[in-house]
Amino acid sequence: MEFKPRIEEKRWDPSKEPEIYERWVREGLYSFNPRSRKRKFVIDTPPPYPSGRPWHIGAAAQYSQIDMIARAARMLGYEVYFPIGIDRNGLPVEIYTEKTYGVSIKDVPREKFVELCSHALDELESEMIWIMKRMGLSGDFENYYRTDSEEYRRLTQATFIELWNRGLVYISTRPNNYCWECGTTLADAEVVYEERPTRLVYIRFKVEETGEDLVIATTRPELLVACKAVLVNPNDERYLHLHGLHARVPIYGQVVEIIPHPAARPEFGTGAVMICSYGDYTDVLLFRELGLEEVVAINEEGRMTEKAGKYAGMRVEEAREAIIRDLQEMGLITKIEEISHRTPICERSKTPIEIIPMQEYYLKQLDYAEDLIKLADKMAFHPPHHKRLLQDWINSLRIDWPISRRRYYATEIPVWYCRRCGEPHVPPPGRYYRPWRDPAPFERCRRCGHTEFVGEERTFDTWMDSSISPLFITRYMRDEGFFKATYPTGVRPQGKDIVRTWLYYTILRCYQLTGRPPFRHVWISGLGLDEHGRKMSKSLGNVIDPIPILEKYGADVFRFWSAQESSLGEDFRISEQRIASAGRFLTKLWNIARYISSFPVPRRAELTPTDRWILAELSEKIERSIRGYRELNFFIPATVLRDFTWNIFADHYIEMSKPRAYGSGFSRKEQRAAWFTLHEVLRNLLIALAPIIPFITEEIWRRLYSKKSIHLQSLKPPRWRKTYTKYTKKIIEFNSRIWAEKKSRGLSLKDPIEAEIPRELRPFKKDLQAMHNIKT
RNA sequence: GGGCCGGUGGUCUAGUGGCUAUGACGCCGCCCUUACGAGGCGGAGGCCGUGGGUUCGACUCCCACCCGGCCCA
Repeated sequence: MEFKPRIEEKRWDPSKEPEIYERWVREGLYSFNPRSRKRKFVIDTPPPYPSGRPWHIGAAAQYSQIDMIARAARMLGYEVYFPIGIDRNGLPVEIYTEKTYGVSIKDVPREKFVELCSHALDELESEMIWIMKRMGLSGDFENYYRTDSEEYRRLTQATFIELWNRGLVYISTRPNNYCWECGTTLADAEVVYEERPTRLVYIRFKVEETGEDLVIATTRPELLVACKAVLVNPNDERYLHLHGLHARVPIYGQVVEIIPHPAARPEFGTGAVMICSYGDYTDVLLFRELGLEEVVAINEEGRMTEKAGKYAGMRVEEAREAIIRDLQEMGLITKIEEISHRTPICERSKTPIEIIPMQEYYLKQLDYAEDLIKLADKMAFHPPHHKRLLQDWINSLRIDWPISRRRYYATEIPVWYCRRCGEPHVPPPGRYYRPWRDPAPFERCRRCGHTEFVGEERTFDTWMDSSISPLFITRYMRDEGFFKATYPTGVRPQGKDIVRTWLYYTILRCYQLTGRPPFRHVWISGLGLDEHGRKMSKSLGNVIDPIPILEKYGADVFRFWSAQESSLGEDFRISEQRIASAGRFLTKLWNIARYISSFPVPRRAELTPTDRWILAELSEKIERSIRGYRELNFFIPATVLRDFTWNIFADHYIEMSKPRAYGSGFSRKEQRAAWFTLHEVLRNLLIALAPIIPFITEEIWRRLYSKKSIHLQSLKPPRWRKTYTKYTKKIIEFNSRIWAEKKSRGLSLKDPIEAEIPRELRPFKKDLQAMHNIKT
């Protein structure tokens, strides 16, 4: 009998992937049926933000793993809804648009600017969609959603209107993080810290009562005008005699109290600090605590106000230089130190933020902290220890969430004000409102009866939109039946870098609106770093474009690399060389399939001990893989199956069964048992690997086993007994020993050798003898 | 200053209170055997971050410290 492989090619050809993908689309494999009787599993897919190109390859890797969640869940018997969306609101695209088209938001009409943003987004978006499809994502691209669509923004506004009517939103003027470059208030979550060099200036104040000098150190001399107190530590012996006395502030001459307070650190500067509105967040707390009256020294353009006297109109840095010069001339500076200071900067523009009192809309969140901590315990985190990232953030919240932004490309705050009395009016939910251009949907002011209104010009923080993604995809407020069937969703997959924003805000908002958690599982992946472990960024020049990688190696190689590169939740380094070497596994798998494809596929067989052994190993490995899939940790199946395939199945079972499979010296029955086992192992391996490498497994599957897709198969533990796994170690040891011995005697692996088969391996004697050509 | 995570051969990674510490990439040597021209076999390479403690025994548990990353003050 002659054996010819039905799979002829010696290597997997990734250029076939797009055709295979097309077939999946044609066959409608991944459509969601809300009326199915299976358990529903909804994935709250992160809508990626197209803020520039190329798309971060680490993000692409993350999406390929989200697809593994979807595919594994389907094969484990769930009815899976895997929506695809694109996040299109907010600051980054405005900045991208300003750069790309060389315009400024300040001197282009709003309508025109919004149009340009939308255009920029369309281009970036289509590339992202292309990448997602090329990676084989089994999501719903037919109905992909955009967070800047009318439908989405209508929902954002409707949820705002509901919370407003329930009293959870209020308007207040209070000190806020403010970026003058972006011209908007920022939430704490949008502020990052960076060590920057700055000067610590020692300034001589005069003690009013005694006339002595009191030197304070500050990094913000331009805020002298807003100085309302001087603090010293209560235990600082240098200043005990000054407690309760007063100091005169240079240049501006106001007299302020010298207050003993633990916030003053004796070792910083001279141990005496000035408190002004507002140098940093501590100042805000102290102003509140001590009941001081704030002075607004800096305006929305980042310039000094008229309160600053001769420095009015200067930028903060200019004013700082000028005032230092003046103080020096007056002989009031005793020392200047160059120090490195942790400076709060705007996450987007990298400009140092100022703390400025502004009137903004706030959503209550402090009242919910306790509930949210409890709610977090109702969700399963993967990996579990990342729950702490969320808990820490909730516990560190200090103010309610400012949700209004002074920007254009975002959802409009649906509010009109009475032109006469200023009373805010909120319309009924259900429409998409643009108060900056739409006529007010009110007849007359409900307070004063006036008939003219002014539309609100501000927009929402984009997290107001993003935080309701689980409600949008489950058709909250739009399709009660669908919502009931799909909410709470199954899983929120996301990166650990946006726990304090996307994850936190989503849980907050969905809890406020529905009283329930938005998802049952939270899957938090690590960050993709460059090969040296540094963050990828354009300025470092270490970004890798995913498109050429996908074209060169194919989606399966990329996906397999991603799954086996690092364990769930860990950061991972990205190097093309490691991606390339991950591809070797696919070549191995392909060639195993090629070999096995030489043999017929018997329906049943009388198994030999060798067959029972490998089937036992297979069962054990597949069970472990399924546990990994249930934990949403693809590192486990990828590494377990890879190791089994390569180091156990190929190296030992295939070699042991080869003489039998070819029929030399074995009975017909024994030969059929080998054929049966080879196919049984391969078939199960393909199914178990299908969520990770959907293309190659599909190709082999359809060529060898079925006209129907492998992705319709179910993933369950094989039924073989596992007792034979006790032989694994012995078998491997024995084979290696014989190979090594032949080698050391200069024999070819085919040459005969004399050897004793250990007693415990007697059941495998015939295969082992044939395999190694052992003469006794 | 506090918290979290990590620190295992050149690089990456597994692992556990106990026989000579896993595997991958790379490197070196050999072989070519009817799936694998990215195949097979073998090899070099590690005081398992540092110091101390618990223990008959620690890479594994405890304490302190150092380094890296992230977060908070």
